[in-house]
Amino acid sequence: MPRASQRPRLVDVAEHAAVSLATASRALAGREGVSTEVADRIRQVAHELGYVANPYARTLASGATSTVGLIVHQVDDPYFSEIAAGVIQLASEQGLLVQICQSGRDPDYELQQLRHLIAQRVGIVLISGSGYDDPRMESAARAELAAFQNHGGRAAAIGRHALGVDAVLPDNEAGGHALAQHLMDFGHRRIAVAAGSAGLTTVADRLAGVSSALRERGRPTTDLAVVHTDFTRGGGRAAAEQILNDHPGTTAIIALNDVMAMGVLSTLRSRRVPVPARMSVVGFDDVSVAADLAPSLTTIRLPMTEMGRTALTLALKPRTARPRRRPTGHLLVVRDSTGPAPIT
Amino acid sequence: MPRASQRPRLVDVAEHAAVSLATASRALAGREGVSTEVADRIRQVAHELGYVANPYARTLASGATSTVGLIVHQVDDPYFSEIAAGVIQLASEQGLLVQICQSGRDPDYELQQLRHLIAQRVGIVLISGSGYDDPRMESAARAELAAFQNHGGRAAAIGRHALGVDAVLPDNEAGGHALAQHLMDFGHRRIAVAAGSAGLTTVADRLAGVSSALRERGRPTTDLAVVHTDFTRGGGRAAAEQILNDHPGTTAIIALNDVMAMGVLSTLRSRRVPVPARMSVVGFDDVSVAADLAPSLTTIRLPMTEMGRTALTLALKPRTARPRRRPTGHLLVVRDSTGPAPIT
DNA sequence: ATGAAAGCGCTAACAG
DNA sequence: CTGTTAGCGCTTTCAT
Repeated sequence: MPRASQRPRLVDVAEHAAVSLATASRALAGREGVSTEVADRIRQVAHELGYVANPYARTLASGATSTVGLIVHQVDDPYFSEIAAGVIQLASEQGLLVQICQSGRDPDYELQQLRHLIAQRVGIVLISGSGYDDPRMESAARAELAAFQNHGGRAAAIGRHALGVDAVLPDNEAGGHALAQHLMDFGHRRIAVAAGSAGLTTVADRLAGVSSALRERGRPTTDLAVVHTDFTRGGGRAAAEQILNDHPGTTAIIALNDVMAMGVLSTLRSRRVPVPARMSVVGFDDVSVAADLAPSLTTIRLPMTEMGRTALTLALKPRTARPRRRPTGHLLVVRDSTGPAPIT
Repeated sequence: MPRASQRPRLVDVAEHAAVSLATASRALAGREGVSTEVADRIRQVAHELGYVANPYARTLASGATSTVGLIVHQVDDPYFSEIAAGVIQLASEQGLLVQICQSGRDPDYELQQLRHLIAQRVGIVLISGSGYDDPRMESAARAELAAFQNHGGRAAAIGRHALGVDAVLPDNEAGGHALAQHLMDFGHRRIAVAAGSAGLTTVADRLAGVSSALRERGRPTTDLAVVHTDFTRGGGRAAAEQILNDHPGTTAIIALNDVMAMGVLSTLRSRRVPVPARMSVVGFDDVSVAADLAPSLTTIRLPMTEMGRTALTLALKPRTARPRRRPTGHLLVVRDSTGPAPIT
């Protein structure tokens, strides 16, 4: 096999500049202890030679990595692809490389990916996507991350609070609350929730917001039908079927994310239930296609791309005694999928 | 600073197994020259110790990398996120890590990303997204990739044929042809094309297919209005505006990708042009939301996820004398956005 | 079949 | 301010 690289090495730069390895290294790293003239000359030579440091050698020698590992559930889910876009943008601005992994929404596999990333000696780990109610599911990841950070690594989470690392936290509860209020303002009384898998913290939090809004207005819990299915388009379809069959009085469906809302709309369309005339529908996240669905989707906007950037920003800062938390804020975006409750 | 890793090293495994470094290395790499018993014992010990090789040391010593660099235009464009999903899936199955970069549809920046990736010593480079008509834009990338491969790297492209590397090639021309035929079968005569930036090979190829279909049926080129805007949703919106204003007789719009089609539908909706009663619309790619738009979109299905897998598969095989080409095939998916031409 | 030893290219003490 | 040198952890001849 041919040598993987015939590229100039630091020695080459040093020789051409007639200095030692150490000096060359210092100059290029921008560390002090080199006279400005010499440093400039070295940089000049390096540039002429097209020298780029070998990151493997550098990492091996210094122990410091410049790559960030990102774990998402599915890159082709728009929620995650927008987050990833933000992470990659900022990473690129900082000269960092991003290694991306998919957990496929499987906590065990996610743990495996996390271990793999750490074993690969990434310097930063970013983990996104809902956490799990069951503390056992999280504790292994938590331990892994703690050990990682104790060895000098940095980590941040997006959308999960139980990992013991810095976190960007979407306004799940407040968003759920706002959605329920919006629907009640339109006079809806029989509201159903197309919820993702029970056991996901994101689902629990958003649902809690919905419930509290109902409670505030003195609505009986029986007004709220909650159907748990997958946190995906298919799950949305299934939930809608079940709602139409089991809760025929329903006039509004809250899907706990936009992807589920797309499934809900799909079912309603094939069942010829007019939206919003006969049934209002809301989603959560405001993925970019939400505005292009028909009817366009009323939803809670989360700044996904920015969330990705924020997470990396947190991880780039030194660790603090107790993990930082950055709430995202949220915005109710009213579009065409919601309207007054039909008169019965 | 604490040592970046307190992880077991190969020496530790070797000591515990009472063998030399060399033997341990061979056994774990599955190379021959180690008796089965000894090899098994070593693997056993490694497992117990939770040993994972340090990829930096490994790469430095061997020159062979196990990471693949992937360049996409935008991860949050569904076309690319589906491709990325395929690449990441297969990479993960193969124990490879994926470093992902966004070029932002800028050829210069793309070149820069490519160089960065190569400088980072990735073993494989995958580059996706349309190429450029202007051969000067491509030649630099082409040279870079050639040098990379001559030094033992491997590369593959998705959707571009002029890079001198193995390529997965979508059926752009045939797809364009099929779309035009489909519309003509519905009796449409005045067809407009919402095309992406002139200068993109993907645009040129798809357009060529459309034109050839018209020519085959003896239609004058004047029946075809081509509007070049960005290859994005916004571009689709703009193109639709322009078509409605400048070519009022149009009864069908061919958007050269689904994202543009979404923009077109959006404009038609706000202009209250009924689809397909007054205007038929088709897209290209069949991104997963295409079926959820309203009306659901008639389009050409491309197997994006599989294309990602195929590209990596090609790159994992040894290089051949002349670059391989893998056409993708295509499928016309007829949905609700197309119908008979309105009677005038 | 196994071991000893020489690097891979770079950083980081330690000297001067 | 600059140079020398000892590794980082692994692979890979070359011996045995």
